[in-house]
Amino acid sequence: MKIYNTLSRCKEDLAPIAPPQVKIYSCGPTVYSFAHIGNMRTYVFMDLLRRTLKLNGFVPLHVMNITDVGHLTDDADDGEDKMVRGAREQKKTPWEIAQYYTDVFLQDIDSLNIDRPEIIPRATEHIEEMIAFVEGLVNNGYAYETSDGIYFDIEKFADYGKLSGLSLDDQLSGARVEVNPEKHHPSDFALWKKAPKEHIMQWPSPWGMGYPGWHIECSAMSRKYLGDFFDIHTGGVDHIPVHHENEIAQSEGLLGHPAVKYWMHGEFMLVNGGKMSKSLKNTYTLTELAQKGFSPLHFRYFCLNAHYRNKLNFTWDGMSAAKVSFERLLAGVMAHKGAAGSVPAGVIDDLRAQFLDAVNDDLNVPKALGIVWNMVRLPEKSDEVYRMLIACDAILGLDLDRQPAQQAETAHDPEIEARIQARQQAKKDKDFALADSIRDELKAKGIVLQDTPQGVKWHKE
RNA sequence: GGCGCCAUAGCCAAGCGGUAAGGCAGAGGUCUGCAAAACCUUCACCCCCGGUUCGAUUCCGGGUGGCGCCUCCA
Repeated sequence: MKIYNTLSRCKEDLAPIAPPQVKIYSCGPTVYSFAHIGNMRTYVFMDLLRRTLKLNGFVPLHVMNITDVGHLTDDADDGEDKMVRGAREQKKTPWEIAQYYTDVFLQDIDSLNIDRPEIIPRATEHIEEMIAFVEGLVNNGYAYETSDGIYFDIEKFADYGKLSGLSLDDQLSGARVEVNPEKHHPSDFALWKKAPKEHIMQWPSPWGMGYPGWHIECSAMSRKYLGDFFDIHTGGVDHIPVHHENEIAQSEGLLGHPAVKYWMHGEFMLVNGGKMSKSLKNTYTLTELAQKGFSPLHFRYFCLNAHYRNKLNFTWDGMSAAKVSFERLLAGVMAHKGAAGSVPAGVIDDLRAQFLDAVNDDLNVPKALGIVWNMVRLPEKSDEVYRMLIACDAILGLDLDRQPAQQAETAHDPEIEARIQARQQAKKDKDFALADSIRDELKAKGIVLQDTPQGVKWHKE
């Protein structure tokens, strides 16, 4: 299979370090508030990678962190810790906040059929490893101490910027001015912060009480679980310029060699053509989608319709289209289940091969989805096709073996059922004008009737 | 100001040199008393201008337009 490596800027054949195992690290959530659907898109991408690896016979050893400390509100290292701020705003302890949002997050990814990574470590449980990592950097000269923390000495690391293609000068030219005269270089970032006494989350360290910088957790935890050199590191594109550059600097500074073979990044989701972010407050959550009648799998299908390296514009119209399309797909799959028809083996093999080629080409899932539709639309309905579709679902994760969502047949409502009976009688009497007027009457109340071979069905609009 | 991505039908979206997957919407049809639902059929010469090539949506150069990053953010 081929994957796109951000570092080399091209598609490369995946050659794992120690096949069949593939070691992956994915930047996980900071659990200080609800994750939004833009976040979720990135985890769907992560999941598609996992599933494709498995389909190709690889065995993922996958780590995704939970950031429950140390993520400052700003990379200038002056901001408040996000966990602490979330706790203050919600009048709870940071640990309560973290536990609550971690639980919600894990439920969310479960509902999206995102396979849980094998290891999901929390930053607060790896403070020791982080301290050891920072000590290592201090000892070999890549880090220095100031009155408020330990900083990475960015100018000591010649390769800084190799992932993003930004030089330090580039980054500075338009960036905000920051004032911290103790720092050797404005882009030097905090590895460890010394905590004021009143700071809620703090741990003992060789530099007194304090808490870790954001970037160090990924370097420390990936090293602990995956070793000094692992296969794939994933995240959102926004991580490229700062977070992942800093990770590279830390890890290579300590190890003297790269820690990651392939870097993969998921593109952003847009809203109405523009950026989605917490700071713009134009984010939606899965809960909000549910309130509008969209299930997590509707959203997953929506994501599958675009390539992970392209921006995807979220609109409610687009979401509706995905919902309709997905429900029809499920119905189409069911039409093949147990069907007696037979499709030439050549046709089956060809479609199966097309599907595999698509997903193995840097996870071209939208293309693969088109091929799935071609499978469903085969005129001959056959259980062989059904089984092939279910096999494809190992990648898609759409529960294709599930019945389409029934247009909810609302439970008993004697009043409505009486009107429906009246309409049935009118139809029997060939009094279609009356029958239609009853239908219109119910429609005005938001009750939609459907005559089906199985009888009259109704649902609320 | 610097870095980068993208530009395909009403909308979403594949495509990586040989005359354009798929989905939604629309149109026509089958079915239905009529609808609805379902199913079938149908619907594009790919932003503009040059260049390379037998041949370009696909490669190169130049425009124009949109977006993202260089603050936190997936």
